[in-house]
Amino acid sequence: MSGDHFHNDSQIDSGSRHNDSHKHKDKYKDKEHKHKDHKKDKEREKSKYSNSEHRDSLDKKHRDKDKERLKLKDGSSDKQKDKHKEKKKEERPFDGKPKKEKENGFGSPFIKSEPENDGFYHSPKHEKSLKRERDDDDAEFKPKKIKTEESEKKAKKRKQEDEDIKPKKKTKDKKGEAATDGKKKAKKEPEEKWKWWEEERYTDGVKWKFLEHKGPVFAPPYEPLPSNVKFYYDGKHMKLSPGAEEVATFFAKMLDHEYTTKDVFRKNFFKDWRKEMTSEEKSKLTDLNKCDFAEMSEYFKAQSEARKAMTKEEKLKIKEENERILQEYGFCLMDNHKERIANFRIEPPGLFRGRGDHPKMGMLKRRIRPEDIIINCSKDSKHPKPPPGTKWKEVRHDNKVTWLVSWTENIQGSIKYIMLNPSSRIKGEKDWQKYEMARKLKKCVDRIRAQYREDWKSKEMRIRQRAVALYFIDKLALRAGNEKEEGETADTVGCCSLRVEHLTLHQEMDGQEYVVEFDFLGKDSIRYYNKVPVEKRVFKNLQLFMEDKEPEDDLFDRLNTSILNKHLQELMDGLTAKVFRTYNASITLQQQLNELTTSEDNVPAKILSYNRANRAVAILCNHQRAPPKTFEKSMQNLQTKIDAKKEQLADAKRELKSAKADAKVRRDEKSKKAVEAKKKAVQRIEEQLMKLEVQATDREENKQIALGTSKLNYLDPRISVAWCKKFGIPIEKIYNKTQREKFAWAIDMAEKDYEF
DNA sequence: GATTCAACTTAGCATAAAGTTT
DNA sequence: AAACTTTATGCTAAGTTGAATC
Repeated sequence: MSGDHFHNDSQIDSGSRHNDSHKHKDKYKDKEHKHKDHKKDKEREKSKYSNSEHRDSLDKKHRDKDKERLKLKDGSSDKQKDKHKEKKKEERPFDGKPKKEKENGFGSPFIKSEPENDGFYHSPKHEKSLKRERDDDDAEFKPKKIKTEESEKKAKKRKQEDEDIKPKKKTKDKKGEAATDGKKKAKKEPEEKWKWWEEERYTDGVKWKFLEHKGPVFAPPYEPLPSNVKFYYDGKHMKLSPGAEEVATFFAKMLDHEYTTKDVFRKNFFKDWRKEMTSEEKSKLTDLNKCDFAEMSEYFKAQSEARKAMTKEEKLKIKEENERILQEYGFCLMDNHKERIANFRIEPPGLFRGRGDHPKMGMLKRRIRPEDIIINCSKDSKHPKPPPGTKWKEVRHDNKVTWLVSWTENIQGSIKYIMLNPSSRIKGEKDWQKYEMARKLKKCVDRIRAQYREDWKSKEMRIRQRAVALYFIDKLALRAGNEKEEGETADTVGCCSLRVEHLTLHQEMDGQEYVVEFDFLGKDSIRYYNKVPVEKRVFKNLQLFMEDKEPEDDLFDRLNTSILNKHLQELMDGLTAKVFRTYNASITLQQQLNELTTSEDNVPAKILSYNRANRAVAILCNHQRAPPKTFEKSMQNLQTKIDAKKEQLADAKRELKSAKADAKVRRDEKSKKAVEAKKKAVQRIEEQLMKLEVQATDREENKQIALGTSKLNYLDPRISVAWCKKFGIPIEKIYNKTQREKFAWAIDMAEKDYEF
């Protein structure tokens, strides 16, 4: 039961626990309700294993499964093995230190494709921005030139293009040509992929020299309901004003969601809805419970049905229109390269739904207008124009930031941005740099660990707290844990904001000494539950920190993220709390891959090993997901398939047997051949069966673990690339198309011997 | 030092698209 | 080709971090 771990608390009279100095004094009252109705949590908690238990059981499972595993030899991957060419390429290290800029390096390759004749990319001046200075003082940072024939050719080409840059027109025409043949299809693939990772990076905070884009795509305007779709108040039909009607439709669309039944949601919604009402409506509509949105709700359901039932042609038309918008607004020109924008559409209005128990759920998320929008672009670019009759809030030219468009959102008052896709240079460089920072930590993590162990003994409380917190961050991959403003967000914590109530100390538990039981809601209100044996000294320190405190007091009362990060900065240049997560995730993947991969395995078995390694990381980082709604059924289906395959195998074996017997009697060529054929069939079926079984195992183990987040954000992609190369696994089995785009740099540069 | 702000990364879920089965 | 399942993508909330301001 989800509320279980709070039940002690809820029995205590909240009124008696007030303490003036407590930030959290009022939390108590609703504690027992916390997450009671959070379906996903319920599901998650149903599986009773703790993190640590899970880790163990995962290990064990692997061992067991390995024993059972069919011993089929690697027979399906040869093709791939032969494929990869032995490029010799050195990596260019990246320690995150900006280098001095020097005048006159060689410029970026002038490669881009251009949507023809829209006048978009015809900026007059950007050529001058071409030259990304390189620095020559630090040999380490030079893009190493690659000596294979292929790359040599490319380098030459690049140089040539460089020279071509001066006469603007020439280059441009080239581009136009390149794009022309791709007019109909979306497969404008003629241009070479730009290898930004072979170029110099900017220094001193400049993010770009030229930026041109078309601005955002606004949400479509509200379309009033047809008059036959009615709204009723207290049983009586009532025609709403357009403003009030729009907000009402937001609610109607969510009617099937459980949260429309929550008090907070309804209260917030109704309050904001009333703001949009005419004064007449305001005086009439005083009770949300008397509002009947059923017809609206039905109408929207019918609409979505109708959308599904559209003819192919209609669907195609929509698809084409979307493609057109993408081509027009989905790209920008940054420093002579056409780059994909991540989120060029402005968030449409609607009702805010935060994660977990969010105090602002149900509030109205305003429609964003051009007047709210700040545009960021080059002075000398063609500025995006606001829709007719409107103005931008501001147009600025700040090349120290990466965003193209921003606006302030009305729920929390935070700023939202339009930025580039992960495949872009600007995101990729940063990502690469992140992993280089984690590798740097690898080099000195022993020293840092020795240091914080030493600090556990410090006579200063703040130092001890800092050291224990750091230990948690390192060992358990906890997040830093900034403090949050109460009442503004859901009550979630990270390391520095842990409260006494989130830990239970067990002198002894299940035969282990000094066990700490963690139970708290982390980012996105995902529950972190883990029982961890810790060192005696840590345990004693925790007892000390918890002494004389109320459950709702901070565990680390002399610590916050700022103090912690300042300390980390002193230990290693560029070190922050989140680097530990990246480091521990990546190193775990590498270790697990080494441990779990067996060269003799076939491709599916190796991929299972990869997924298990990935899973170990996801568990470490507590990346959970709600079990898919159709999980049980899908497991069943798979089992049915497996059973059928087993049948088929038995049949095939029988046939083989009789063919053998037959061949023994007849002793002719024909029957011998028949035996061979049957053997092959058996083999094929065995392999298929094995593949299915592996799939089933993988799926089962993955029931409530999300692999995507770690794969995308924590695992140095070069580890995966190297692993693929080493074991002849096609990269497509590990990374899908988008992921390959994001990690193009790693795929290009990592060799099979790459070590994190 | 605390607080606020800005910029950017990380996160899970809903839904669209793609793939598979009937 | 419809129905169903699985995977990929889009969306946007929720974190972290460092700088600016109080």
